[in-house]
Amino acid sequence: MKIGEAASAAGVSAKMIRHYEAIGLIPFADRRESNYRDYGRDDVHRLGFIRRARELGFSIDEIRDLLRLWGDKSRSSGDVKALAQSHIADLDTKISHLREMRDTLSHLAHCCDGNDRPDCPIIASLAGERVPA
Amino acid sequence: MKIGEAASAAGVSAKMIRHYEAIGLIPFADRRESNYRDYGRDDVHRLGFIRRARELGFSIDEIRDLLRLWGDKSRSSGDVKALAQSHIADLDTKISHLREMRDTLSHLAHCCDGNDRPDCPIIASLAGERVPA
DNA sequence: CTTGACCTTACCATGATGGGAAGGTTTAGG
DNA sequence: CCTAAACCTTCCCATCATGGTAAGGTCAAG
Repeated sequence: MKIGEAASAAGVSAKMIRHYEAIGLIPFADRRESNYRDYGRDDVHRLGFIRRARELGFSIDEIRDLLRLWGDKSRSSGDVKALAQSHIADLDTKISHLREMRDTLSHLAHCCDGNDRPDCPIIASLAGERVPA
Repeated sequence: MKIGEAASAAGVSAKMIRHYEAIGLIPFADRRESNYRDYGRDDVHRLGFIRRARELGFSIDEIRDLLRLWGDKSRSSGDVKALAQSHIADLDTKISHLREMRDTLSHLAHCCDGNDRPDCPIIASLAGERVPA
């Protein structure tokens, strides 16, 4: 299977497959005589694993660990769970940061008349003026 | 005021002040004979505005618009509000993506025993197996 | 045999930020 | 007055995951 086929089959771009190879996330692909990379079902499976992990927001380094655990038949599910929970904590941190931004801004927007006059609590707040809660 | 003082006063790094100048977010600073940048209260005020906008997650391009509106005495608060609401929508999109990741992963982690045995619904799900809801 | 679709490598860009090097300036203390 | 520390300058590189493009090689269908 050439890289384009493997890419569609796994749901990642050919570009990213080459990148994953370059950074050692997947082994060097076999090459045909033409120097084209050649992939099999296992490769596609691995790429699908990577794609799904990315979709859950895992970083490349975390995926490196997950791939190692996937291939380790004597793994402890506790190790996997710990990795997942650490990532969940990261996600929670990000979510609460974003929610804090959203709530602050939402409040300001709510206080803003949004008409054609210049007075605006959003601008005032950014300018450092205290805006009543 | 030298760049370091302006930086502490405004709560941004000296590095970023130079960067904001380089990308045209703030005007070229006055220079002393020594070639050191020289800042005044207005500059610090502008930098504080930028910092607060960054803290609310606005992009540099959005801040460019906000700065223009700030300086435009004939602005319409409606324009500011529209910008803010568009950004709120971006934040909501990001939050819901993250929350979807978090919920999926949280469910999988919940189904994982987390002991020293290898069986693990997290790995199974990443490997493409269907995991019961 | 040509054409178009595919592959190869190599380089550059993103956005906001930080790190560091190499060198010039200012300031405070001895 | 001299020196050392603290500050400033510019320039280049790194992040993270991804995409774009260019120049060139290969393959399949008409």
